[in-house]
Amino acid sequence: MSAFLSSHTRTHSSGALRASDTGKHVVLTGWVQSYRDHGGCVFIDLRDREGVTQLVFDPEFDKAAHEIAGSLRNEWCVGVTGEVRARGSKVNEKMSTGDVEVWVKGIEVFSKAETPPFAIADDVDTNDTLRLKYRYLDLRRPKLQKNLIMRSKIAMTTRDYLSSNGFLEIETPFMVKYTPGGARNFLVPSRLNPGSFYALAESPQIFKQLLMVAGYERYFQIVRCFRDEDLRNERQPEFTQIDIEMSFVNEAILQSMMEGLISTLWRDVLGIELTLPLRRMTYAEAMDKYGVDKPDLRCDLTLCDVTAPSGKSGFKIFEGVVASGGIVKCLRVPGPAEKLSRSMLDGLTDFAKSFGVKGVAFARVQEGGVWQAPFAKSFSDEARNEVNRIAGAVPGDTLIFVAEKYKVANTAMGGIRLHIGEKLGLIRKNEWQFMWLVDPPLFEVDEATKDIAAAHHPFTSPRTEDEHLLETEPEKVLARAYDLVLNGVEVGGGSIRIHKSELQARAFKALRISEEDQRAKFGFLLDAFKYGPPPHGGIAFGLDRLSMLMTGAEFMRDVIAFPKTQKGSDLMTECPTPVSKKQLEELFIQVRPDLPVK
RNA sequence: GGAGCGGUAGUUAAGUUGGUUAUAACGCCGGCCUGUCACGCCGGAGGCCGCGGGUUCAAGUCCCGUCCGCUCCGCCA
Repeated sequence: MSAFLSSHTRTHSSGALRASDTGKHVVLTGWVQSYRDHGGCVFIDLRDREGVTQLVFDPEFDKAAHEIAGSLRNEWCVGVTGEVRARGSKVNEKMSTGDVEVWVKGIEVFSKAETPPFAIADDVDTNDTLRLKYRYLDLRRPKLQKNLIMRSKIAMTTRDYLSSNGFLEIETPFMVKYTPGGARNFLVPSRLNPGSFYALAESPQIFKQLLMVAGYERYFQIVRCFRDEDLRNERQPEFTQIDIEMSFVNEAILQSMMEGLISTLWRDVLGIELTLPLRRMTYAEAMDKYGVDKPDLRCDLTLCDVTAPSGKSGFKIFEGVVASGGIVKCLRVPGPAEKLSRSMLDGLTDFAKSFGVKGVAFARVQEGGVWQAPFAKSFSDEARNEVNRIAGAVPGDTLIFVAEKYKVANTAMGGIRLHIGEKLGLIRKNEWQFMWLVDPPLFEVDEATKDIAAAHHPFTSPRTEDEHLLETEPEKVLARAYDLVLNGVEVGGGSIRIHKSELQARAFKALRISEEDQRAKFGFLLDAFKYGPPPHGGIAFGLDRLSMLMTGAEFMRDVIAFPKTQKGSDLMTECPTPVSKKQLEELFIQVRPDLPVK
């Protein structure tokens, strides 16, 4: 037990002291941020999670403390007692505690520190490997501490809001039945059931619906989900959802309740008032104008579809694509044309190729609507004028074209739109652009295999007015689903569920899932739905993504205390690892290193 | 599954057409310094150039392979 702590309790955090505290005797604890030894006087910046305070060690004020101060080094953990004094003319404007300093009378070194592998400061640029290996040091950095403090506040505010609106926080299992389809599951072997496995839940979807059947009416959970898919900046193998389900609601009621949550978060955590209701946009409009189902509305550039005129333009490449069922999308970049340099356009072609397009075409619009482009001569005047009209092109503009299959063209052009927006500074970084994306398709059809799959999940309700198309043209059926999009990021998504077994049977049939498969995969859910299920719907928000956006973090790793790398490993604990033969035998598992890695 | 970028003192980087002893800044160690706050001044130590092959009289540099990290496409109902 520390002698210091047996007689002292911390009185203030290091970020708390102000001029009004002058004269107080205080006890502070924290870490040495920096030391400045002047031979006589020694200055120490003491850091804790709330901030930094300057400590003064003057040999004439306290000789013993001054002697210890001379030996202090960065990241030593110490406790001090002392007197708050105003700094007078020596105020440090850069520090929130810069009006005062603490003249130290007593100090205890709780623990010394080796020189850390990187400096504990926000502005230090260090590679990710090192940061992750010494995560506990990285987490000492003020920026990460601020992020995690805000994340905690987001979670608490969410609990408060939902709880005060009648939602119950109910836990659901992580170890669940494996169901094929959808995201790949992590598997957990069952020692008590040789050869059988649990799956780690990719979401609590089915359980929250069962809670509705069970009459709990309003459920939420801040819950970990697990998906064994390839990772990205915004994708961790385990991530956290704010999972919500409500009975007796339609889209309007649910979305309004969620807008309440979002606006409460923005008000209580960020101090920003949002204007409600949030904007709605249909999936069709989003794909048409932005090429994606999560448009970033901070950028005003929009796409347009010029398939019709391109198909009879005389330009062989476009005509060929249109004839084989593809589309031609165009992005109009307002002039003057010089903003888009030749090298920028060339770079764009490489960028676009990463989306699988074969090429990108550019045309500079000149007086009279004439194009300056390599293919200008092969493009008929009539078609060109029509393209100009659709795009709203005026002299000085640059038109960018991609001709591809529907999905590739849209994905690539959606990417190009933001790429150009970024390069030209056309994305308004200080805005919060929310929108509900509504009326998405219920099913997705694989272009190559013609396989049909649920776009969301198989329990999503079709729009009532589209139900009659389930058997005849399922690809045209739109869903009672919605995504909440913020600044081009999908932060949440959900749907009104099917609660009538006849409709569910038709949906399964459209998905070509046999009754046998239905029983095997979802039998318990179908059984449950025989016993008076209420109409219900829900949504799930990505807490990691919300935290990222609200803190302004560039990387998801910066809002997660102990994140994993792109290969799913934890560099600090060095996991995953092989396990002993004995452990494997206990689980009746054999490892096959002879099989090829796919 | 695919594309791109990166790996050189503790850290961040530089390293020319392959050519003497691999630089710099910060940090670290020692000394000096009573008002600094990215303190300052003087001195010093510190290298498996990710790893393994190859080419060459000679490789941090060129070639092949491999590992790790990052970004993106596919994938993520």
